Amino acid sequence: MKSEPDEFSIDDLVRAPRQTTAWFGVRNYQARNFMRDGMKVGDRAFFYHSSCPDPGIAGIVEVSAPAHPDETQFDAKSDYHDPKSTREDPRWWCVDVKLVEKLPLVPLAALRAAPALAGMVILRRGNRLSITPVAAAEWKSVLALAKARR
DNA sequence: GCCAACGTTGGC
DNA sequence: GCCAACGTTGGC
Repeated sequence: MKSEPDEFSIDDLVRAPRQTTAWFGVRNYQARNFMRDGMKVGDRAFFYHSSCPDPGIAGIVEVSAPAHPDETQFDAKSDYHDPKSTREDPRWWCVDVKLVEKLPLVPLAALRAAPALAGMVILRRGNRLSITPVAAAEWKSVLALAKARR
């Protein structure tokens, strides 16, 4: 799950009430579908810092609430407001996630350098989805990279 | 349904 | 700031 640390970083999550946040602001249908249809309570995900000086995997989170309508779509004052969405038929959904662990940052360059991660969706050329799936083997490989950085 | 134009993402 | 890549929009 990508986030721009200027907007919301792993440290913001560490400091958040109950170390939990709604993952609002996803405005891409494919990413929405991964989150709405593919994520269940208890599932884990990597927290990825994007569009920043040090992009990479910064922590582990766990889904703490199933998909629910993203409130920001109804808020005219929000950057994420979507005037075409309605309460009756919300267009954008989000899960809640809670912090599991902040990791030593695994930089994008380290991810790219790992042969075991060659097929990881987030690393595919041109990928811009903010929510992407992680294979079980990729999960283990990333954890090993993080452990090596302690 | 096609596809050109345009907008956005995100690493560098 | 640049630019590759891809999603979205809208005319036809």
